[in-house]
Amino acid sequence: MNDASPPQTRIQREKRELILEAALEVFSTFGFRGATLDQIAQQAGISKPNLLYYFPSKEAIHTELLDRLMDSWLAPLDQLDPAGEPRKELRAYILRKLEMSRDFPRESRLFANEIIHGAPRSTDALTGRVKSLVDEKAEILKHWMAAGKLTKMDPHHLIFAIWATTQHYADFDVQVRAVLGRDDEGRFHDAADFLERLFFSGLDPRA
Amino acid sequence: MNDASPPQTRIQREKRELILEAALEVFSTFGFRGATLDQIAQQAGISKPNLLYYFPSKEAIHTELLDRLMDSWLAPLDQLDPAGEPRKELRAYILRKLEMSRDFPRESRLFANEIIHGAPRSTDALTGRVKSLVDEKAEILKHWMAAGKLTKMDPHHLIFAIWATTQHYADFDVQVRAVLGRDDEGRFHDAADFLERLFFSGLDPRA
DNA sequence: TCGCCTTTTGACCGTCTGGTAAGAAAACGC
DNA sequence: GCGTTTTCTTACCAGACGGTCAAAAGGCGA
Repeated sequence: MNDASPPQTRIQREKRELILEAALEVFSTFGFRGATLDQIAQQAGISKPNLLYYFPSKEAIHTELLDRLMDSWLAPLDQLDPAGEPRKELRAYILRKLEMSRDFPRESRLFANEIIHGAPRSTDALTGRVKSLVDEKAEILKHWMAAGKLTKMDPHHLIFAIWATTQHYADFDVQVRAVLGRDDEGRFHDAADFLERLFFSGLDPRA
Repeated sequence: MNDASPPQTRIQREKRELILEAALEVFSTFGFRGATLDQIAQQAGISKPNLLYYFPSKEAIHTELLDRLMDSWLAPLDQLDPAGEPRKELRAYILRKLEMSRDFPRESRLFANEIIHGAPRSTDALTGRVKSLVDEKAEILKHWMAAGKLTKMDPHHLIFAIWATTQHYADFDVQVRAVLGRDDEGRFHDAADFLERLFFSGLDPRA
């Protein structure tokens, strides 16, 4: 009966969460076009019209999911502390991102799917929030490099490399598992070791 | 009238190529479910029934595309020469992969899309051709590391890191462009510089 | 128990989509 | 030029999909 801001009864809050959880599962597996409302409703254990009682459209569910996702997805980068010790900060950032790939692979895949298809529903966020935050943190990296705390390299591309290598373990999980052999349960641990070595030492042996 | 191996008249060969080219464009942009036969037919400049005269189904087009893709996609890794100079070989591999992301982004996205969605049409290839080749090349990397030519690190994860960082520039192109600022034409050049520095020196400054 | 508001459902609709049928139009061998 | 095969088109279909509607069911205060 009321409108925007906190429009929720207890049941509405619960059901919306239930639906978003189900939608995350289905969207991350089949993509936006590939997912159907029937699938999401079934996953949530409710009927399709009931689902549409809580969200006006398929698109609305997807959008809400992306909106919420964006915050938690940027959080690790946001935590990069300009006052901290450079190498320690970066190591922590890389590990946090890797942990997110391990613990929230569906979120990662949802996001990856959106970007691969040209970000039709989140271009604004990319040129806005994402770009601002990356620019801000790139500046910090630049200062650290100028101060001789890190090897000089393009800070934007460094952030891309951290995203790419860590999210790879969520987005391309089937491939990683296929190549490593089916039941490699230690892959995230190995990845953590590897990434630390790669990012901080590189391949050139002289130490 | 005849059957399998070289079943083609000149027109059939040409039209099939035309269709595959159109399908690559559409599939890589919208994904398998997101693409429609009408779209592909229109892109190819023919009618939908005519398209289905050359391919039995939507799935058949996609499968053929993936099959062809796989070879060229693995080619750079295949060229890694066990007899070559380790750092030179790896540098060449990284650059070749980056060039492929620059020159064939549609192919990269098609592949990424397939993997993200759980590789429903190419699991065999992953556990077969891909795994074999990666295992073989990982062995080479291991020897190089044992011989002190490269820093010791997990060779499988090293290959993943090369895939992730280079393909990122094709698969996440919109994001890269959004973050760097719209018309960054030098991004592939910068990426090449950056990746060389990252992979060979790492972030720890001591040289 | 009654009345009111919220929640849920079954039936339905228009559109889109992959795919088919049947015949017209080219292309080609002779 | 003619008959045959290949190529292409118009019309169509059955199922799936996003979404609507009216009414039933449930929750809850008085």
